[in-house]
Amino acid sequence: MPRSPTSQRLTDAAIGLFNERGYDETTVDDIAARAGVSRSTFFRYYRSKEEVIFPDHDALLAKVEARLRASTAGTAIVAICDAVRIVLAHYVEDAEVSLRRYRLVGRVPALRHREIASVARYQRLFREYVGDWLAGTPDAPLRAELMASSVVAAHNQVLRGWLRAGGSYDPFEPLDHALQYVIRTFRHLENMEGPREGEDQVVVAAFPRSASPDDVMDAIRAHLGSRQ
Amino acid sequence: MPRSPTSQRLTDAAIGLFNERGYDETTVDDIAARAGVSRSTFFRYYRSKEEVIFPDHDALLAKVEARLRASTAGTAIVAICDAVRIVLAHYVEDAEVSLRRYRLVGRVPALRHREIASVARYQRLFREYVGDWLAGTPDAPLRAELMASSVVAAHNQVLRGWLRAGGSYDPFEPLDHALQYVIRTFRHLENMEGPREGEDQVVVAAFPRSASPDDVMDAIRAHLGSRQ
DNA sequence: GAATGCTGTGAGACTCAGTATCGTACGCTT
DNA sequence: AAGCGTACGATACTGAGTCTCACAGCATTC
Repeated sequence: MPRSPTSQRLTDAAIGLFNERGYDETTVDDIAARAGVSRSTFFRYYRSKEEVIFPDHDALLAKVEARLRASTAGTAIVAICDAVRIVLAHYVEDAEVSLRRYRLVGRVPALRHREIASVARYQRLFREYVGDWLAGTPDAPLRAELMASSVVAAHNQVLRGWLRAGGSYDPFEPLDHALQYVIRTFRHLENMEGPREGEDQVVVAAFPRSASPDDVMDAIRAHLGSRQ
Repeated sequence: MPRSPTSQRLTDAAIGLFNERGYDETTVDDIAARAGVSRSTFFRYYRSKEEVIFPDHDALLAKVEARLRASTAGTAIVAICDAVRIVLAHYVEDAEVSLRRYRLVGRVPALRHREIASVARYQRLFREYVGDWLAGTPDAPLRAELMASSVVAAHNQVLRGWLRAGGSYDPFEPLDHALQYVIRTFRHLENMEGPREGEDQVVVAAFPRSASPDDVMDAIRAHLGSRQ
């Protein structure tokens, strides 16, 4: 959904002013004036001065939640690893804005707090999802917390690296690498019980050590494709 | 480090008023009046209205940092597991205040954000410590981030449980149990070499029958990551 | 016993974020 | 053209946080 032109002008004005003279030195009046609207209008579009820097965060969270709900992944950890990709994708999507925001957030404690708080919402979402999934198994809340925090941490680590490098490469490979770490780490925690239904389909495949991930993927894709 | 009587009266007045009529409904003037001092004096002791709820947080962080510096633990993960005990100990020390604050924080978003932000500082401290420790080893930043976030997550999970239960038991046993989990989990991470040369790489995956080929592919891709 | 300097406090003015209310201009339907 | 809803601007208000200044208490020093 394309944001309204007014809201777009407001964020542009805000980011511009924040970079020119700093966050604290910029008043909401300044932003509204540059955007050519009144102060009232600013607060109609954004509930606070901070929010102008983090628009569509709620929407993103909702998207992640939807993906999680629709997930048919085999394990909880894979489901949330999959979902966290959406978050990274969102940052990559308009890298320009992400980078400017990153530099800003690094300098302004209030914004940093805001960002941390929003990250905590993802973590909470993941925690609840995994908690439901594992319900009944031993130490479910603890394992849920650990898995959620690890996936979020992996994402953040990759994102930070990418932002620090000025968004100069494709961050999904490092993300996969990091999530791979997490999944392997938690596999022994997750599979304490066997598959939940007796009717699972099982894939067993053996490859030479020299096979690259792509080789593996191709072979499995070919196999799955034949069974549709 | 006994806090000054004025500062003590201020926090008492604040917590009392917050509980009686709510956080937003209490002004700094109200707090100052009940404590028998002026508004100016309030802001001399606390930089903000939020801070009155989280006194000595900086001191605690410093204590944790000192413990970390003095640590002689054999591995980074054990060192930060050890350090995080100080944090729990601080909450347990005056359980009364911790519990009242917990109930308050649960109801007031502004305070929740504040708390989350302060937790993030521990995590950052741990991350940097582990990062230094692991410097030079493969994926050091990633593993540092994961270890730090896991230890913090374990602590938070135990703390939340203890607070929800009204502080009715000794939380150090569950903490040890949780940290044991973390340590055991990350031992796996240390031994993460791939299959040995000459042996096949084997993929075994189980999926619900409802899983589409794409689901299977996604899951396997996630497991394989970008490992070459 | 004054003069001096330091420290903690109160008073008041000021800026700005955020909320609430009201009037009004514009576009749309019938 | 009349009616109607929506978006906007204007204005006033509350309260957090900052800053400056004045003053009282209390020591030291000559």
